Amino acid sequence: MRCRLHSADGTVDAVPAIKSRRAPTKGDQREQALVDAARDVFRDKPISQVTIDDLAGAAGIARSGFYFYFESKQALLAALVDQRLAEADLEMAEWLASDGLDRGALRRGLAGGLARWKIDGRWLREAFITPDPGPEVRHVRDRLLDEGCTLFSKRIERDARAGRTVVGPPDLLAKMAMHLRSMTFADAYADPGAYDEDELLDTLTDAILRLVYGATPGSVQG
Amino acid sequence: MRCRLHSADGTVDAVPAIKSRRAPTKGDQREQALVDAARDVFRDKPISQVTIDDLAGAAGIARSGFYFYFESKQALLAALVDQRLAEADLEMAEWLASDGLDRGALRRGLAGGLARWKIDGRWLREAFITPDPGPEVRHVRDRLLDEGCTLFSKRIERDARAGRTVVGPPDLLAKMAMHLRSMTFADAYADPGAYDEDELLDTLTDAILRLVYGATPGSVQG
DNA sequence: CAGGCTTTTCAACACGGTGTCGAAAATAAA
DNA sequence: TTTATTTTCGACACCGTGTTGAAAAGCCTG
Repeated sequence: MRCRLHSADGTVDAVPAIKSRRAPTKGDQREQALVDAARDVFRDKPISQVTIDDLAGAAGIARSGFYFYFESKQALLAALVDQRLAEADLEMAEWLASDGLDRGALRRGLAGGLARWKIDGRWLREAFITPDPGPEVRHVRDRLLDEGCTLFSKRIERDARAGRTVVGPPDLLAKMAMHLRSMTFADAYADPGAYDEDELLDTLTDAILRLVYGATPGSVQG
Repeated sequence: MRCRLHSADGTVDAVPAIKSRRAPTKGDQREQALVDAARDVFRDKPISQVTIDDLAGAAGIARSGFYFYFESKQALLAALVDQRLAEADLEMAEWLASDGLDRGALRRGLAGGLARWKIDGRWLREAFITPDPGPEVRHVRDRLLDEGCTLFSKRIERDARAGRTVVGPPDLLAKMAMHLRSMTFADAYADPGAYDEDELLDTLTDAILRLVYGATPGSVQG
């Protein structure tokens, strides 16, 4: 019996990666194939229009076979998000670790995120923006968002201790900054032609700095 | 034949209010009853779980009768949004019309919005945050959002001409501010206990001012 | 208020996606 | 090879959607 990730009581069975130390069985491969196929399928059409059949078909199994691996479309999306977002943590790591405002590091981090969203925006926004994705997605989402906010929050506090002006409660500011980021990326995905990418990144970078620390050095940007 | 609002080619049949000057027929009443009932139903459970039967039932007609008035759940939601959001324009009107930063006016406007979201947050976020609501909702949403952004944008430009520092392209800043607002309200709805309302409003108000104009007067707020 | 017209109502239907079950097939272990 | 376990999938029951066509209710106008 498969279908892990969410056990009955809501807790998560840790890493959904290949269990401990064991030759990857046929099933493990299929499960991974399903996740990989899902990435493509979710890219191509609105999540609400994706059927179990699409997902199973893309991974080369029958529809009813799908349920052996995941409980629902949302559960699969949750697994996808979980897998693909370890890398995302790294994007922001540089800036989060840096000292002072370090506009360059922040901008680089955001640029990385934007690049990701330009490719996988469709399911990323389903996962991070949709108000009410299923319980599985909500669970993963909340975890990732909390992690992000906490890290961000800590950095803000650290800056405050170092004498920088910080204008507002760090946790609120962190959450607002995260929202600003995702919404901006989502917009950029939804209407790729509408924005000049560099201008967008500059504006977003400065907006976040201004949001958290007040005026930025060299306010008006070309 | 009813089912207006969206005519075939995508244009909207102007005001969905009672047509011109004519006694409200039985059908007009039902249509309104449906919209009113929808507000309650949409408040009570996730939109995705609301069935046509729920909506029809709440308005006292059979499920199949629903389709005489609206093409889908989303079409009804679009009508609801359209009706209920004339008032929302007024909320922000004071600040949009005012001169200078006028923190007070902005905060009052935001407070009005927050109050609205605390009641109707469930369907408001379905309408304004969900990445991919149906075409009908998207249509109304885009119209309202564009209106808002344009007004906001104009105010920023006006301020810039009046000599105020404005840091970034007005249209981008306006959109960011709008996003910040809805996401913050959405959070407040999702988890009412989590925030101190006054603190939230203060933080949001200052955040927006900082976002658009750089540092605010009296930065750190109690 | 009778007639003919339009508007409104709804039961019955066809369709498509979901999720379950259990028996067969494939795979791994002994 | 034999046995146990994992994996696959056809067949089924269920539920929500959207359509249709005919009956009922509403609304004129003479």
